[in-house]
Amino acid sequence: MARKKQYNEEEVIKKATALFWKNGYEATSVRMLEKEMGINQFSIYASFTNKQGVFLESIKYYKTQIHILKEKLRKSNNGVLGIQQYFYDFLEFSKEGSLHKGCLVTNSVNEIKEEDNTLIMNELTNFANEIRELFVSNLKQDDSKESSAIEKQADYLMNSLLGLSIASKVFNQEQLKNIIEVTFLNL
Amino acid sequence: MARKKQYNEEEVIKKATALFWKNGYEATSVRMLEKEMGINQFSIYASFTNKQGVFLESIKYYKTQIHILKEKLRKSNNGVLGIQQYFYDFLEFSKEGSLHKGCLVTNSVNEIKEEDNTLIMNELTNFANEIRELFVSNLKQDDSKESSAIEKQADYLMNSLLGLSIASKVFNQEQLKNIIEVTFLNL
DNA sequence: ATTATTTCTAAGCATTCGCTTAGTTTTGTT
DNA sequence: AACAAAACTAAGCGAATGCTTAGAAATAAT
Repeated sequence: MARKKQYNEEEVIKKATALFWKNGYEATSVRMLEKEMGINQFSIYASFTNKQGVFLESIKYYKTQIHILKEKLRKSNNGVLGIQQYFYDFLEFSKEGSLHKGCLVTNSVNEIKEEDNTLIMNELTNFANEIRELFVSNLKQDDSKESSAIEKQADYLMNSLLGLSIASKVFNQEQLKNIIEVTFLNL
Repeated sequence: MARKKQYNEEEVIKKATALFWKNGYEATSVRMLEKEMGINQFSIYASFTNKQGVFLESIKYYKTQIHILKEKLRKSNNGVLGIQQYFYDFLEFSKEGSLHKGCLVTNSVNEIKEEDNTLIMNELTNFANEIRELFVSNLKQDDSKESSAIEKQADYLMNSLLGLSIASKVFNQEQLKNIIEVTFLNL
């Protein structure tokens, strides 16, 4: 009854995600999105309402990508070691050539101010909590750990992971490896 | 021979710093600076050349503020404990009411892309290295540590500190305390 | 083939961006 | 008092921002 879309929404979001990941939210203009996604501004607004809509879909897509790493962690049954592997997997995941882009979500937390974008901020805190819960359940695999210690260690690990998101942009591969090594020494 | 400036440059930079710290570089417009600094755009450009100039002066001012914390660390003679105190001091320093603003420098590293602002990026990496060196010299106060371990631990501590800069925006006071506690358990 | 519906292109909207400039006011020197 | 130099005010510059709209092109049902 009508014309067909000449683009696949998931495909263009995939391209938008790469752009947001590399440049951040504010620094990515709708004109840049238009160019990278290969579709007109009209189509962008028709499919995703506005720039924030594109970003939220990008976060969704980013989540599906990191879901693979999370599933690997969930299925791992070797406690702390599984978490350590997740750290390495994340570094590999966030690398594009020799460039580390950090974590799209962490980058965004740093950029977006809660008061002026509660919607996005909620998406982001949920994302972080999901990973934290995976850490908790893996830490519980060690029966000798008390539950109060587990909560502390989960926060500690999240802090290290947040740090890595920035550190990966500044430190070299050897240093990053050392950081992860030392991080897991006392768990 | 000419009219006097009706403002003190350090005072207006102090106000600019607060604005950059709260909003980030890009999200702080010259109009906002004008309002917060209490001087006209003409005066801003006359005194600091451009927006980047205001930011670089803000970084300078920020450094003088954090210099106090650094001097305390430098004078401390209790190795790892002194570094741990620096972590707490930083958290207190970055707090405004109940709001954590993170580290101005860390926030900026996350926002500014190296390729399009090498000048700022150099300022930032220097800043980070200075703190790292303080960590190294404090770690050396423990004679039992090997120098290779010290370098690794310095990177590890910088990673935790970078993490705290973000984590402080998301986690509560109790969690932050726990994070620092666990971070220093195995040093 | 006609028609209705959706997607496309491309121009343009108001607003904000960093920055400049014309012109006035203040100041110290002569 | 006359002048020169710097600092002020306020308007405005071109470019970029997010977003909208008018109209042409394509598609499916009738």
